Amino acid sequence: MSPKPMVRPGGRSARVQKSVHAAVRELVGEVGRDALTVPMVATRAGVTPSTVYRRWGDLQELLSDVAVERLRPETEPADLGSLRADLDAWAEQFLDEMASPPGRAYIRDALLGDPDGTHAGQCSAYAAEQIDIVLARAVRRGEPVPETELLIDRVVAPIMYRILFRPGRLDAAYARELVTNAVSAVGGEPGTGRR
Amino acid sequence: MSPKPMVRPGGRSARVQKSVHAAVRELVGEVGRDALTVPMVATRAGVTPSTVYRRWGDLQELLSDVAVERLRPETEPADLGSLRADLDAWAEQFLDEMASPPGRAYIRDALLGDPDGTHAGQCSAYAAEQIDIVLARAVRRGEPVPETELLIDRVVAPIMYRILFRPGRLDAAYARELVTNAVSAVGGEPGTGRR
DNA sequence: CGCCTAGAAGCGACACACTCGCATTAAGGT
DNA sequence: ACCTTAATGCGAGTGTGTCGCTTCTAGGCG
Repeated sequence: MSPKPMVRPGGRSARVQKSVHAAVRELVGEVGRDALTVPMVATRAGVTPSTVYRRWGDLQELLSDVAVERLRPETEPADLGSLRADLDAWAEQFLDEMASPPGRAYIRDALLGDPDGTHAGQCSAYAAEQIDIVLARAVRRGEPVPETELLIDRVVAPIMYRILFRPGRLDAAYARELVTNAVSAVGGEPGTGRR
Repeated sequence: MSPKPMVRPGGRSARVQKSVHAAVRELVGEVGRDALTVPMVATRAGVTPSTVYRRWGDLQELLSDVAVERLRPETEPADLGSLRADLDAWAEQFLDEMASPPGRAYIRDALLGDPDGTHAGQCSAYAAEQIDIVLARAVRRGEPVPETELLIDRVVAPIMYRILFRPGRLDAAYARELVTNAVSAVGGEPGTGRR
C-alpha cells in the first residue's frame, strides 16, 4: 500500500486547470453562457474535450467551479469605525453583487453543478468569513456583537432567499433594514441568541 | 385581433402533459434521476421526443416542472388553537419535508431548470399561502400577528438557505427557535415591522 | 542520477441526445 | 359544419458526450 494517491497540484494538471478556467471566462464573455459547450472550451484552452469531461464531468460542474471562484470576495469589508456602519456597508455591497444579473447567474451556476453541496458550502463560508472579520473588529472596539449565525440567518439568508425564490426588486434599504433587525436583537430580549 | 392566443388546457395537450409527468415520476423511481433521458420519458409517455423538447425545452425544465408540482402543499396547516402552536407545527413540517433527501432534490430541480424564476416564485408563493392561512386564523382569534414578509424572512429564508448552502443537519428545534424569534418580534421593539 | 509506477492527458471511434423543417391532427371559435 | 391555429408526429442531420487504448509526465526509490 503506497501512502496516498496524491493529487499533484503542481505541473501539468495545474496548467490545464488554469487554462480551462480562463477559457471559460473568455468564452462566456464572447458567446454567452447558453452557447457555451465543452468542446468549445477545450479547444480554446488547448486541451482535448475528454480531459475536461474527465476532470469536471459536465459543463455545469465546470461552470459551477468557475462561479465559486468568481464569488470569492476579493477584499476585506471596509472598516468604517462602528459595527453598525461596517455591517450596513457590507450588506449593501453583498446585496448589490449578489442581486445583480451576473451575480444571480454565478449563484445559479454554483448551485447547479454541485452534486454534494461542496461549492454551495464554500459560498456560505465566504460570507461567514467576511462577517467574522467585521465582528472581530467590533469585539476589539469593545462593542457588543451578535453571533455570526444570527447574522447569517437574519441578513444573508433573507437576501439569498429573495434572490433565488422571488422575482421582486432588492434595494439597499432592504439590506439596511435586515441589519437593523439583526443588531437590535443583540444583548436584549430573550430567544434571540441561537445555539 | 382575436382576444388571446389561448393555451388550450383541455383535450390532447392536457393528456400529453399528464402522461409525461406520470412517466417522469415513474422513471425517476425506477432508474433514478441521473439515468433519466428525454427520449426515455417520451417513450414511456407514448409521445415523440420532439414533443417533450418543444413543450419543456430541456430535461431540467421538465424535472423542474414536476418538482414544483410535488412541492405544492397538499393540506392546509393544522389548527392547534393558537398562532404559536400553528406556526411551530407548520415550520417543523416544512423543515422536515424540505430538508429530507427527496425534498432537497425537488428544491434543487425546481431551481435548476427555471430560466425566468417562475417556478421558484411559485414555491415561495406556496409557503406564503400556508403562512397566510395560519395568520388569518390568528387574526380571527384576535391574536396579534406578524407580517407574512417577516415570517418569510425569519423562518422560511433561514431554513431554505441552510438547505441549499450548508451541509449541516437541521432539526425541529431549529424550526421552533426561528418561530420564537419571529413571533417575539411582533408588537414590540422598533425596527421589526418591515415595509 | 536514472529507473519505475501510477495518475493524467491525448486520440479516435461510436452512441445517442437534441434540433429543425414539414406534414398531420385536433381544439375552439364563428 | 367549417375554418383558423396551434400542438403533435415523423425523420434526417448535427454535435455533444462516452469509452477504451496509448502516450506522457510527475514523484518515489534504489
